[in-house]
Amino acid sequence: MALSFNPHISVDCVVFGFDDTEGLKILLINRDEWDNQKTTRLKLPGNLIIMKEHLKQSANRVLQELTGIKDIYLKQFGVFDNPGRLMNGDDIAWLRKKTNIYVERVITVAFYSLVKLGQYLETELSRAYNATWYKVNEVPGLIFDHNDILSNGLEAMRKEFLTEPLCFELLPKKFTMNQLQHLSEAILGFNLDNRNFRKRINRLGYIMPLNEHQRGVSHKPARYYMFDRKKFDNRKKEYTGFII
Amino acid sequence: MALSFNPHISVDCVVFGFDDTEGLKILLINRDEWDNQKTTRLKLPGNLIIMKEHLKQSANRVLQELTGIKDIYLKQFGVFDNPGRLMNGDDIAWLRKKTNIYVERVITVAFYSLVKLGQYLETELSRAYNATWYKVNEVPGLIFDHNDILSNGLEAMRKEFLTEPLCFELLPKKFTMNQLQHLSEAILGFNLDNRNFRKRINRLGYIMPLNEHQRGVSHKPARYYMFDRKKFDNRKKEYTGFII
DNA sequence: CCAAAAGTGTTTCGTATACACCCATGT
DNA sequence: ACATGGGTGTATACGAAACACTTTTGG
Repeated sequence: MALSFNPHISVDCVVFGFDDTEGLKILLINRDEWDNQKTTRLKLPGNLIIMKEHLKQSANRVLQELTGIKDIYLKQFGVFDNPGRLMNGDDIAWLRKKTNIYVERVITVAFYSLVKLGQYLETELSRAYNATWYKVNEVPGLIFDHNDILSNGLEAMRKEFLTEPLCFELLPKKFTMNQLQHLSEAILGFNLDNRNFRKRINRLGYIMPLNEHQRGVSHKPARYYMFDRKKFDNRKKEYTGFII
Repeated sequence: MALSFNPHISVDCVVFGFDDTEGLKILLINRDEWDNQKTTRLKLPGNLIIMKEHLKQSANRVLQELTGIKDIYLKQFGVFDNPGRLMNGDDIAWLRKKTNIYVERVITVAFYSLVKLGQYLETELSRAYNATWYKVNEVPGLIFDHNDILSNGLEAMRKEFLTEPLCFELLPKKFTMNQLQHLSEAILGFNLDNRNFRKRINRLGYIMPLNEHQRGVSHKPARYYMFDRKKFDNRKKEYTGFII
């Protein structure tokens, strides 16, 4: 097993989740304790690739091994290659111990991924995998250059959000207009006018209203909408933003 | 020399140049003839990285070695990692011969770069380096997955052009409004209305008119403009396109 | 009947688009 | 004087932004 790793190349994943009340979150895992050291530090889910693997395969495998998450949207957004990026001696020692490989310089290919947060509950993740969701602006110090990778991933995701229909990866199949708006606000980092938002979305033509409403809520039940990917793909492609 | 290469990782560069009359071009190099085979095929400038090099350093080094071009804008846009990407037996044999390394699977990190074409003339490049400019839509078959890398690079560059001030890397310091428009059209792939274009550019506030005009042209001499990067950086960042 | 979130219209302003002719220079 | 590319103005339409109240449900 250890022998089939490629000691030069790794993958790391910035996993975004969205929760209607908690906003945008990121999944971090605790580096295992080792030897007699009790230093538990946080990191992005990631690992060395296996020799003949596609990078996306690697990212999928690593995510499943480390968090149980599988079959999610994955997008390569950059390579982190600073020859000194694994500089912390303690972190390197941990990595060598963990992989049984004399790792020296590792280039990492970074992916961001989007998951519907409800499917991967806090308790389950932390019990089985030692993984936890953190709010994007409450992320503590991570090992290696993982804070750097994370902020680059956030920026890349924000940029793509403007032109690609990413947000439906973070929402349930049927969603309300306000869910879409709150997600957009969480990603953009500022608030949008509700009336203007609805007008714009309705004009797009590929976010379809359903004849179906929320049930059992103690306020006016919201209408559900669905994303019509065919209509999106067939729209006359203009050089305009996706949401704003 | 050969021993210091990293046999797992390479860089490849999609080098764009712009010429007022010829439009958008791409720099390709002839794979050297070798042994008794006369198969000269085209490729992107690229090579394996050296062990402790930054990837951007590698790209710069490779470009200088293969084309003499140095100190230009370089932007990482993707990693090409298909385990079978070096499938052609002839191409692999050539690569092994050329590098003296038993290369198996190579992951390549791709950069696109932008140069002012006038500085690197056809004749000089082909005489000293066996490199030639090709129009973007007249590119022949390349080795490995280089056509794929090229088209991805073109798409990435087009996308970034919309939000980043890339075009000034392709223009002389002082340029005319029509040069800017023709470049924009070459990148976008469609034509723009000249009057509306001028209005938009003038409203931007960071493309400054000079009190200086063309000389010696047999028509009304055009005014020169310059890009003011400070004003660009200080502008209130809006979620709008850069040119359109 | 109260709390809570959903949903709705109008006005104002700025930018996008469409479109045709005169200008300055060299030969 | 003519050929060549440079440079200009106006009218219309559409989308962006600002802004406050009514509706529907469960408790």
